Amino acid sequence: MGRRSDHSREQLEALILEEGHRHMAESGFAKFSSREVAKRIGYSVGTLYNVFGSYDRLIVAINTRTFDLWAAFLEQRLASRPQDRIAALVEGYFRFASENTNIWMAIYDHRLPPGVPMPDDYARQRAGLTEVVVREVAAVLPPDAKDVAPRLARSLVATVHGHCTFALNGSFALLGETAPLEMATARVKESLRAAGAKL
Amino acid sequence: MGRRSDHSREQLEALILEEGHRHMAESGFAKFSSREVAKRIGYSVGTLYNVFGSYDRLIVAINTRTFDLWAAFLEQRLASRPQDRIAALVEGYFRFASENTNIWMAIYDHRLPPGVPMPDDYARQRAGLTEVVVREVAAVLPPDAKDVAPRLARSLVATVHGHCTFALNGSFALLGETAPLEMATARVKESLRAAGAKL
DNA sequence: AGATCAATTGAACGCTGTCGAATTATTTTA
DNA sequence: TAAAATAATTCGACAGCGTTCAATTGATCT
Repeated sequence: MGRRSDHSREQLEALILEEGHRHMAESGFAKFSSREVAKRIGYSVGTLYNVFGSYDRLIVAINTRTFDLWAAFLEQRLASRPQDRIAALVEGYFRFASENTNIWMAIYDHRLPPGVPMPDDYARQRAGLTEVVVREVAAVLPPDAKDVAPRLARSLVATVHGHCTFALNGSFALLGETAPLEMATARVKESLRAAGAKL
Repeated sequence: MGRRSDHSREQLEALILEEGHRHMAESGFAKFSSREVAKRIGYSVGTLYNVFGSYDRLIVAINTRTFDLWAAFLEQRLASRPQDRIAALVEGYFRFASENTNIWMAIYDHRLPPGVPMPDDYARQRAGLTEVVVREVAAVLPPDAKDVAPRLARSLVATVHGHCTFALNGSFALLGETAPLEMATARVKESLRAAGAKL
């Protein structure tokens, strides 16, 4: 069993987060358990509560970590100089989701109790993902339309998100759709062209 | 406690479904409990298992019922002769979701274990919702493009779904977006115009 | 009326999140 | 250095969950 001097509070927090993230990746949101995380790191459940305060806050921390990985994943794919950066973004969204189904779905499986707001640090961290998209959308819009980039980007993320969700949860398969990625990319490009982008 | 002669098997199934649906509407997926449903109808948990076989199948039944209500809701709104039927569909999607948040979200909160397919009756029933959209999309496309209606309709449902999800789970609010419905409608109309529809 | 049969229950199992009292280890004080 | 104060950690309890199955109950048939 873990003893006080084994880890500092920061180490403990990092340890829980890392093992929690791993457990979420392996088991998914429905089977995730804080007791199991505690068991794996050799501490008792109570210690997780000391560090994170509640189950909800632990999940929020784990899911925010996923946002970080996701944004880094997109940036890395963009850095490899794809010929079509917009298509690369849509593909990156899909690929991250399908290669990390459990942790990706956990983001949307979890809901804070009504009235409890997302802690500010976490909110800011999560916004990083959208900022990448805003930047790329702005880059492709004509100069006189750049001010619509933030709203349009958010909307296009929602568009891709809907397609990705249906692809991964089986809705598309049930309806006979076999090429969700192509569909999502087509919708995004239509909207960008409608806003004046040349693609 | 319920006794054998109180209800036939069909009545029992209907009773569980009705009370289960009500409980889901009141409590949401995370707090839903088959034991609670049993308590409310005055039977023991075992009886629910006799009738539905498993927790998963009960949830699938409840969620399929929601699809029925949802499709009926859309048809009813279309029947009131809106001047813009496409906008009415998008609005109907949003309105049903926000007026029935818990049962709507439960559809996407629940996942069958990997490898377990959706029973065929349920799959067919659920497809009814998409058929409404396919019909309306086809009606607005030019004759030579009608064959793309099924795929385009599925894709547009995904688009609207993404916007609706972000609206209800707070993602849009976090990013400063205040008019998700308008955004969704704009995206749908852009795609329909790109396919040759006159709107 | 007695035997058969199926529906229903009730208790058990192992799991969960949550909480607070008891315990342990560290730090401070005398 | 020994004792007291403080903080971290554990432990046990609680109420709830899904699931299973032997025992019981009510209805049906002979």
